[in-house]
Amino acid sequence: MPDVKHFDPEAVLDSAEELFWRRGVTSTGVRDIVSATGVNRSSLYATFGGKRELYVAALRRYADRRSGPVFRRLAEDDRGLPAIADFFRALIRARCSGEHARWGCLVTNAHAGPEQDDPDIRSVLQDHHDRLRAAMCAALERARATGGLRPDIVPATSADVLALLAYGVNLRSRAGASPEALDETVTAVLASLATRPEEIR
Amino acid sequence: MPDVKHFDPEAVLDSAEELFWRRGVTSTGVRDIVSATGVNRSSLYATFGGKRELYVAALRRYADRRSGPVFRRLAEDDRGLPAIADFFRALIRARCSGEHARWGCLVTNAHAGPEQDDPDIRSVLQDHHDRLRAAMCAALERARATGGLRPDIVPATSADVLALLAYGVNLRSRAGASPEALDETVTAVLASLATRPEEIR
DNA sequence: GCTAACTTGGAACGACCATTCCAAGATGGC
DNA sequence: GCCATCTTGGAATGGTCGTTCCAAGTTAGC
Repeated sequence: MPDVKHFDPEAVLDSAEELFWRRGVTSTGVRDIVSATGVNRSSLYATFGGKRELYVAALRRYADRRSGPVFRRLAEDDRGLPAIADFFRALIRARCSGEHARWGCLVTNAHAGPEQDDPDIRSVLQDHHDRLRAAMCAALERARATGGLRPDIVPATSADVLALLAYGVNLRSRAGASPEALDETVTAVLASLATRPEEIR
Repeated sequence: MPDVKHFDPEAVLDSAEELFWRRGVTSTGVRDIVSATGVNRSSLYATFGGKRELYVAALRRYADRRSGPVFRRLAEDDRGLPAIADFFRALIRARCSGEHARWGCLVTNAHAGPEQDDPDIRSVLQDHHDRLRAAMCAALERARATGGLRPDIVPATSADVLALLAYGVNLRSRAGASPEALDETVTAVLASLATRPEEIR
C-alpha cells in the first residue's frame, strides 16, 4: 500500500476559498496557497491538478457551503417577506462588517472577472443564480399564500428583481457602501411587494 | 524646441479602455496595448506613467465619455419614468448584443476586482455611483411632478434601488443573461413605482 | 546647419507566474 | 524487513509581467 496524504484537502480548499475570495483569482498565486497552508507545491498539484481546478473547487465549495445553507433556509422559511428581509439584513451585515467585510461575494466577483469565460465556472455561476432565484421565489410564494403579497406581484419575476438586488448589494459593499443605506434600499423594494409595507421589519 | 509626439494619446486611451473593458485589468498587459496601438513601450511610459495610470485614465474616460452622456440625458429627460425605461432598454441592449455584448460595464467590473483598493480608482467608482443615483433621482422627481409616481415612493431611495438594479444588469449580462428576462425584471421594478403601471412602456 | 530638448526603438532587468520533474521519504501489506 | 506505491521537498523550467535604460532619431528655433 502506498503512502497516505500528510494533509487535509478540505482544509486546503478552505484556505484557497478564503484567499480567492479576499484577494481575487488573479492576485492569488499558488505560492500564496502554499504558504497559507504549509502544503507543498507538488502535493497541491498532485491532489487538485492546478490553479484552475483549485479555484473551481473553491468556488463550488463557496456555493455549496456558504450560499447553499442560506438559500435553503430562505426557501424553507414559512414567513414569506420577513424571511426575505432577514436574508438581506444578514447579507448586508456580512458584507459590510465582521471578518469578511468588503470582500463581496466570491460568486458575484467571479461574474466581473475574466474567469467567467471558463465553462465550468460559468455553470457554477448559473447554478448559483438559479438557486438564489428559486429560494426567493419560494419565499415569495409563501408570502402570497398568507396574503402578504400585493395582488399584481408575480413571484417569479420579483424573485429575479431580488436576485439582481442581492448582486448589487454584494458589489457596492465592496466599494464601501454604508449598511444603513443598503438596508434602506432593500426595505424600499420589499415595501413595494408587501400588502402591508409596515409589517416587513 | 523638442521633438513632438508621433501619436495621439487620446487614441491610445481609446484602445486601452477597450482592452481593459473587454479583457479586464489583470488580463491586459502593457504589451497588449503596445501591439494594439503600435505605440512603443517607452512612449507609453513617458506619456502616461505606467499601467496603473493608464488604467485610471481609461476608467475616467469611460465614466466621462460613456456613462456621462447617458446619465445626463436621463437627468434632463422630461418624461420621468419612460426616460428610465428607455435608459434600461438601451442598457440591456448594449450589454447583451452588438459590439460590446457580454463585456459588462468597466466601472461595475472594477467594483469586483482587486483594482478597487486603489484610492484613485475608488473615487472614480464613488463618483460614477453618485452621478447615476443623481440622474435616476432627477428622473424620478420629474415623474413625481407629473403625477406619475405612486405617493409612497421616495425618489432618493428608489434612485438607489434603480442604481443597484443597473449594477445587477451589468453583472448578469456578462454571464449571458437573456435580454428578454432582464427587460421583464426591470419592467417589474418600474411598474412598482408607477401610478399607472400600464403606461411605462 | 547647428543644437538643445524631447521622442522613439529595442534590448535588458528583475520579479513573479504556473507548472514540471526527480530524487528522497513515508507508508502499509506481505 | 522488504517492496511497490504514493507523497513530499525543492530545485528548475519557460514564460510573462511591469518597468528601466540608453543610444539613435526627430523636431523646432537660432
